[in-house]
Amino acid sequence: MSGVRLLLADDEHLIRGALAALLALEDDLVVVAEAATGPEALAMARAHRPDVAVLDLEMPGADGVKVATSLRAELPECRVLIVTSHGRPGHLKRALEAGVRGFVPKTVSAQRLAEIIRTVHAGNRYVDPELAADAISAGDSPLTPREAEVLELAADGAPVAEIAERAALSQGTVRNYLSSAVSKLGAENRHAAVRLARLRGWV
Amino acid sequence: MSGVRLLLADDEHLIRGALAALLALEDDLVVVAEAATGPEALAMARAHRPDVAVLDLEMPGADGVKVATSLRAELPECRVLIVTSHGRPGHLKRALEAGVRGFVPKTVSAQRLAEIIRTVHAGNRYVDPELAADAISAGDSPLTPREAEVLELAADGAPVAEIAERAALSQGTVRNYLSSAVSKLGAENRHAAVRLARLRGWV
DNA sequence: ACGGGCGTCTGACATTTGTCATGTGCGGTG
DNA sequence: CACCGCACATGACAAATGTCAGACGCCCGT
Repeated sequence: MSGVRLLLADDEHLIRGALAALLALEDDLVVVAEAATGPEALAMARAHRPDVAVLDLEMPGADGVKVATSLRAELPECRVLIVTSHGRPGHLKRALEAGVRGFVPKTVSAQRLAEIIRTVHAGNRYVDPELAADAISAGDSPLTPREAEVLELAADGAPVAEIAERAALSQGTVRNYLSSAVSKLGAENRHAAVRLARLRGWV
Repeated sequence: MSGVRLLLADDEHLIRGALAALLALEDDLVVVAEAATGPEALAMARAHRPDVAVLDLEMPGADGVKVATSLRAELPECRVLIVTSHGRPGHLKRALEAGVRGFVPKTVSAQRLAEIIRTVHAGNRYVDPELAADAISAGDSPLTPREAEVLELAADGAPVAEIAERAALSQGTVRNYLSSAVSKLGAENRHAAVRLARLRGWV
């Protein structure tokens, strides 16, 4: 056999290149494509049909989870492994729901990553234990869909009037959602709530 | 001669390791130390006295610029090169003020980085042209020291009362600074102002 | 040395937000 | 069917925030 065929997607050349070089050292792994953005990753995957896609979570265009979702639909054979710098609990959950087979922080070593790639390729799942623990202890988002939506619109500091308009809701309703989101998150005000929700990957 | 002695500091094992491997391929470069945090980088530098320190801008403990400042004082011989994912204009300015000799985004290739390391080692400076252009077009911060200070305290969504206490100012004064910062930045409110200032590296 | 500009600071007032009580309708579950 | 939780909405009051006019001191240039 000719080895596991890999797609590497990360917006940072330096890292992608370095990673490609390191993984190429393992003689059962071969990098067949690289991409710097979400859409590019998708295009590359279609063109090269890799066995495993190693995706950065934060990329311009479409984040790793979105790419994974599309990939799941188009190339069900292709296993997806997500690599990330900032391990937000909510992201892990979303990723698993999108059919991602592996989720690891960038703090692992290259050897370890190679092993994990093999694990994932063999059809098993791998989730970093620490991230998993965080995700479990953080639990699910307590926010209702609407609360999350409104909170997201509030993320850039927009006034209530604007949020109301963009969400097609009355201002009173917006304040209500904001208020309940704030109390559910135990925040001081909506801006702190946005920060918290971001931190936990709930928005 | 035995090559340029390097210190590599980045909190992401994967990247640091990969980078070390790639740079080691260049036969005039040798990685003599690695670190995952700011303080660790400092300790490593003291112990190994590298010729060039390649520092990630965002690290736990102390950021690249702080480390560079300390390094400047303790090991003036050691050139500092900063590598970053998110190129905020203000950071570049702060870095140069701290005596940093090079500033590049992680989007460069490893070959390019190796060249830049040589450039810096030879005593020259190197700043990524795009980041430099951004920095120039963004210009200096229009904020007075107090405005910046107060804005920073407002960053996590704290109420005015708390900011006032932490800054030892009256609430009215705090509102004033916030207000003038907001208008200088052309923002809708202080939270949007915080976002903008962050974006431009002014806080 | 003097006046102007700027950074600093304050309290009062207008506006925006947050909170609360309350009500309607809808959809799923026991 | 009855119930419960959620989405959606209103109005009123309390609290936080934004805005304004003004005061003081410092430094810089004339």
